[in-house]
Amino acid sequence: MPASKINRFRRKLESLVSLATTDGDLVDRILTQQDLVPARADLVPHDDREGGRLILMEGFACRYRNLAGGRRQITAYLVPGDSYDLDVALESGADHAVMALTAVRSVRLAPAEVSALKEESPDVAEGLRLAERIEEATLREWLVNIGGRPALERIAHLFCELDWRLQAVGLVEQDRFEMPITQYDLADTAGLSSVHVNRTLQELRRQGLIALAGRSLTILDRMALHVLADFQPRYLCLHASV
Amino acid sequence: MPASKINRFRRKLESLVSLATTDGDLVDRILTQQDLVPARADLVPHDDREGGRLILMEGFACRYRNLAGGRRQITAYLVPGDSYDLDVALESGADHAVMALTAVRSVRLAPAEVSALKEESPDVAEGLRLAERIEEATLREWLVNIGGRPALERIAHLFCELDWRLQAVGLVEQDRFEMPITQYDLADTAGLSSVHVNRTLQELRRQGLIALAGRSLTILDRMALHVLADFQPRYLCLHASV
DNA sequence: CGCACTCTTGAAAGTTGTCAACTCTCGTGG
DNA sequence: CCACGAGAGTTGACAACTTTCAAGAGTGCG
Repeated sequence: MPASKINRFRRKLESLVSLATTDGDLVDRILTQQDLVPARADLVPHDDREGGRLILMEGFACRYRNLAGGRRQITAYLVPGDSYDLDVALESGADHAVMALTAVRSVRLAPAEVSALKEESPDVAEGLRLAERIEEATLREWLVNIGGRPALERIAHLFCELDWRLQAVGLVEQDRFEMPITQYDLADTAGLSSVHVNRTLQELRRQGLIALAGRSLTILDRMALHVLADFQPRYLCLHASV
Repeated sequence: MPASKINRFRRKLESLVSLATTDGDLVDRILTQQDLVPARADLVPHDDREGGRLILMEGFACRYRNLAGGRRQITAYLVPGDSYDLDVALESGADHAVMALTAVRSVRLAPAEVSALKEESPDVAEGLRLAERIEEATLREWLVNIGGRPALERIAHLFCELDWRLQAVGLVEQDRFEMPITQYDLADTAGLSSVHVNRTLQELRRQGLIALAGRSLTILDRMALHVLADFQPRYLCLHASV
């Protein structure tokens, strides 16, 4: 199986719950109809009325919101294996949109498909519940990050989190991973200007913590980066209590 | 019935779903055993192992997190009628604590009581689900607020939200409500210094938008305040879709 | 090759934080 | 009844952080 065909969604579920082979196959089967979406396109537009319900197989995307004055705030990243809105039985209010940050391969599911999947496999359902909880904890963590830390720590924390999440789905090799997020997007994520993001990245490089060239990020000193960012990954590794 | 005895929790549920009288009585009955907690005390400590599961009847509280360097970030306010952690069937990870911002009257529930309540009344269960969704939307809104708006708009938005939420539980009279949150706490909420919060409040007063004296906040020009803050309360008024 | 997008840089301005002191209010104890 | 002390609000001067504006350099793709 070519690397690009690895089912990151299955992989993510397996990092949260243990799946029987049959459950895994079930998950594989549901993901046959994949869409290709170019970078910068909306996967779920602001005026979406029917709910998103998608799974990201390849590429990066983000949940964001436009503000008065032309600014934009990114409120979450979606990396391969992540899902969006899979559990919500509610008119979404549609105050947020989802945009592809890179070219993306994704699966859009009908409500019936989601409920069928959850009914056929309680373990998958549990995994989705956990994923949703982690998503919420991550949101809280971002609030703490943006509200409480200066630029250097803030960006460092973002990288720590990305590193951790990408490891969970097998996208980190030798402390190196693809980081195709532009500095403009990082700025809209961290609540900083792109110019300041640029200077902050330079400082992280100068301190020997990371190497960032093209779209490839290398963590040179993970320990030091964690300390700088005060990174405590507990929120990313919740597990079922029962 | 004295004003202080109004059941704000019931009132909040009724703003989300329509409750039969029997459901309402059921809610009333569960809230007999109320605790009094003084200001500044932890309602749910960081090291809490058994989950919070509480309902706030009177007073203000906040969910917060301590950061390296002595800073503190508040991630949510609890006002009368709000609940905490009622729906979570998961070890909470306990990376957050809940503190009373004022003297507080609250109810702590056992897991069994919560599930019994939800089983006996599907409408109450639905209300709790909605409340949880609103909580999450509010969290996202705070991220947007802190990440994307300058101090003046940020504080203004906070007040718009408080105004709206307190109206929902009948705690606003003639554009005036009790606002017992100190400037230090506002600072930890907005990611600003207390000195800057002070100056920002003065600017809001100077512009004739609010009057703030003692613990009483008056909205002098709600329209203008909403415009300044770019306040769109959609996120606070989700309703059941089905 | 040339365009579009991204990254980088410098200088100046604006916003926000820090420090330190002073005032005000209110509840407690003398 | 008044003095006291703790917590909260206010102020000024200064420093630090971050943004804005503007321009140039690098990169990849049609």
